[in-house]
Amino acid sequence: MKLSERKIEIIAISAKLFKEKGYSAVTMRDIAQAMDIKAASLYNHIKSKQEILVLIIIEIAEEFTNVINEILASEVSAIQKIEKVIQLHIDITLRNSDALACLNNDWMHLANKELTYFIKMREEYEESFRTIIKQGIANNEIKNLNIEVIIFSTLSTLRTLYLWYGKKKTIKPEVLKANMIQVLLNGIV
Amino acid sequence: MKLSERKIEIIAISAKLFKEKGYSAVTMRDIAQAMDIKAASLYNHIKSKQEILVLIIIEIAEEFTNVINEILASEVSAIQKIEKVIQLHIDITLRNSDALACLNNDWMHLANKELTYFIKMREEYEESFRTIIKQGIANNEIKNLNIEVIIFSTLSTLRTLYLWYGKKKTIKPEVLKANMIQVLLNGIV
DNA sequence: ATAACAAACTAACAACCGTTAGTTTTAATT
DNA sequence: AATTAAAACTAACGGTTGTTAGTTTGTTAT
Repeated sequence: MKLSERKIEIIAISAKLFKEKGYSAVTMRDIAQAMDIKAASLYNHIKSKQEILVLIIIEIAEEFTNVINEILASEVSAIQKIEKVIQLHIDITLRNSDALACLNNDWMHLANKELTYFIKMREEYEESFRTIIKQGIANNEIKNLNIEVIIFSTLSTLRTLYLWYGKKKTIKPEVLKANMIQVLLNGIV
Repeated sequence: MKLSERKIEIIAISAKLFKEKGYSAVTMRDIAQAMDIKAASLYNHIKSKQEILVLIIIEIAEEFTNVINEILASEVSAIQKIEKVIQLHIDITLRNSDALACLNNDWMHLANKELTYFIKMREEYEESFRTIIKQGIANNEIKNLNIEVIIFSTLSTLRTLYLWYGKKKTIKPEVLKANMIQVLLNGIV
């Protein structure tokens, strides 16, 4: 499925608006106005409001799924795998923070099979991350703390990176990555 | 301002619904149905949908503000202050996770003076936390890493605790606290 | 020039939104 | 039993929602 130029524009602008006010609070007329056309004209390019949401979220969710599967399969230490996961989140945040915000905040407004599909991917992602942490604990790379607390703390930081990057764009990506690894892996004390 | 029994019920049920679908996607008829009455009857108790949102968010925001000011003024080490902040977030999450979710996701739907007031409190909160971290770095309690990365990583974990606590209620609060301190302060490696 | 097509438009729809007005029911007080 | 107040109800309002139908405009290929 290849998307037309105009359709990509609609998706990008919608993601930006969804990030600011949330899917439900943004109307088709809002999206149209941001594109300087009338709401009805949007339907020459997209099937429904719901389709916009699907196109924003599913692509990124699949990228997360694909990359973490590659990381899981790679033959490096658990810590190096975690570093790759950190890199993954930073990459996507820098490339498409609007869509990422949308994925985080509006996934529950997906419907039917896309909702099921998304939830499945998210659960698998967490399970993959859990596997990495378990490996790390097993070979004494990672402290034997409560595994759920480790997973939650790390993922919640990575997932909400978009909230913070946008205000503080001064920091360079490679500096961000180095500091994130330090803070998440070695702590601040 | 004292709230009637019924009004408190409305706020609690609304917070729960807002947590699930977001403020904009929840209608007055949804709230009414959850209370087993008609939508118009809600207006015997509350002034508007907006008032519900304000009552949910502002009280908790003020509690965060008050407690962190106490922590800031207390004469203990920076690390002990951070531990108190962790305790604060765990306490509120356990007591009122629905309202906390609402504060995190729907604050932008506040209006006028309450929106301004909320943003002011949130900025002050972050500034207070920044002060604690700076103190810690100054007396070598905390590593000299990028201060914004430290603040962001810690706060994003604490702020989204509600997302995670709800599924994993098996873990006891004191165990959670101990592990959070370990993970956030000393890292996982 | 003309045909063809993409992409904009106007106008309107049925459904739903928050909210108000006026009325009836319920429960407590005299 | 009569009074009163709280809290529910029915009915409806003006505005907004996502979406459709039918039409016009602009561009490209013949």
